[in-house]
Amino acid sequence: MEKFYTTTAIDYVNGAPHIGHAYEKILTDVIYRHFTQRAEDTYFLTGTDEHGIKIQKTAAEKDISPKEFCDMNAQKFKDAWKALDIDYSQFIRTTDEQHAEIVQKIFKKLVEKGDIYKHAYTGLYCSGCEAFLSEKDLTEDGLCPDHMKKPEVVQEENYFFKLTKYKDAIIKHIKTNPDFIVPSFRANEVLNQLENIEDISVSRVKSNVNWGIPVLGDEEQVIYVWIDALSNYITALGYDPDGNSSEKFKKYWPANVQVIGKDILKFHSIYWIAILMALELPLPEHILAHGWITIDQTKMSKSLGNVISPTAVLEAFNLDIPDPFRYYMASAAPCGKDGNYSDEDFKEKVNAHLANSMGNLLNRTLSMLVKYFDGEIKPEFLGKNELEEKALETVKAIRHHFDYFEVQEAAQKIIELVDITNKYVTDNAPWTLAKEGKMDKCGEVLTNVLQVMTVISSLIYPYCPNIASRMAEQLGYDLKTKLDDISCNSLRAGMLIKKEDIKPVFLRMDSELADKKK
RNA sequence: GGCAAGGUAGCUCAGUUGGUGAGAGCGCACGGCUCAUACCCGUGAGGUCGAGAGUUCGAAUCUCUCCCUUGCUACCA
Repeated sequence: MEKFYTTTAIDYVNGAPHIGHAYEKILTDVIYRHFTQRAEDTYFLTGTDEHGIKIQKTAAEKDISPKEFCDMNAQKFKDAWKALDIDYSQFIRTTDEQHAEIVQKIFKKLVEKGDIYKHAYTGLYCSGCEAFLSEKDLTEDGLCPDHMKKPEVVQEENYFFKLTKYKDAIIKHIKTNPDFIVPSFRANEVLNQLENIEDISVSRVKSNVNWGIPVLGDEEQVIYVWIDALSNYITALGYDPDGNSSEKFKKYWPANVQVIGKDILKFHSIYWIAILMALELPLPEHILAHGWITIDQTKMSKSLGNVISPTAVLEAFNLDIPDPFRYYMASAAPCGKDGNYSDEDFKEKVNAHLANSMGNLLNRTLSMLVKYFDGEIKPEFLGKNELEEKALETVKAIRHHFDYFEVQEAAQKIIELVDITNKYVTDNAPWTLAKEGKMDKCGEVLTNVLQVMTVISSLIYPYCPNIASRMAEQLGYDLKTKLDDISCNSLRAGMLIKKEDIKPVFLRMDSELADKKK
């Protein structure tokens, strides 16, 4: 694999980031980091969507400029991703100058091509939705169901994108590429939605919405979210509709996988694809639609007041690294389905997997190496490793899972390997071997385990980069090892570690600590 | 209303095309070990496999009906 390009949805900066935003970024980051172990060149794009009426209004209420408001909130997202060690390559904001320029060019090109046309119509406009509603969308009283207020009758002339022109091509693409939409059961939903599509409005009259990118050559109109936000995936790379795209764009586009929430699948698998077709650009390889994270089995919503900020979890548990939260989030849900967050489950899983099983395994083995051999791996300890087959099998299985973005399933495989290795230690009881004076055998068993620990550190890295790095450090292992080069003989004979350098890679979250948060 | 996915041990879920006594992880209980982060290893719990009926020598796995959950979509109003 030569290159890997992945994107997340860009978040609307009308509010602060919450655990749902975090879930998507973590999921994408885990996928991204896994593929850095496979691809030569990788690129990870995330960012924020900053235009539109809602932001215009909220900023006005706060009596600051929309840009100031966006700057403030975009920073909150950046801070959150930093706290979670989201290793993005670029953070695009739709208010970036370069983005705006390219969006204008894209719009212009589509107008010239005839795929965008001007059309006057009368409709029911809800300012809350920032959209025209059809009568069938309204409640019995003629109100907008989301905002419970009466939409205004508005006559407006807007630009429309010829979505219907690409309908058949999109259907064909989805049908001939069964793994285009992941998980596949969502493809049916999209095909269903495609049956009823109409051309979409891609501009707004400036008098209604002025916080947006102006249409070139038409002072009255501002570009609406579809072209503005969706095209971030290519403007970020330096796409140029006039044919002078950057080297970066040529190298990375099309995306290997675009990660989004299931709520915006329609926009990405229909609108976005149609725009790409109109621009005659190649399509992304996969669209991964993830599910929701519920809180204690309840849908997260502002009105319920159960919105959890991602960093709140780190603070509540007094965590110095985001790894456990990342691990938990990434393994919370099967590919594409909903997952649940609860404090109790979080603590339980993280303690069991990361501390008790994995962390302790490294700790107990290194301790014995020091106790019995002063931390030295002797040449006679190296040889055939009984655990090798299982370890390499696990690497293979994980690679396969990531091919299908089965992040949870891959994590399970790692823990399986950890469990098998723990059992191997118990079965061989190196402490007994030492007492019986079977030192070579004892050293061999410990070395076998440590070799597997290097493999495990590589495998856990996408989920827990900090823990992995602590493991690698104590093992003298190079975490940059590519997946293809992973083996069970990374460790050589010689001094490995001193007693004082053995440290738990992740401390158990005990009950006293959990109580502290109150 | 239509389409789709589900309802399996306390919790989260696996269970290929129907067939040895229904599984895993976590939690729990008991036992073992003592190298380790009070860890790890082993054993166990007896869950009418949503309800009912049917097909079959035999169904969690097929058919029908019903109940409930979730998603997409429509219509009436």
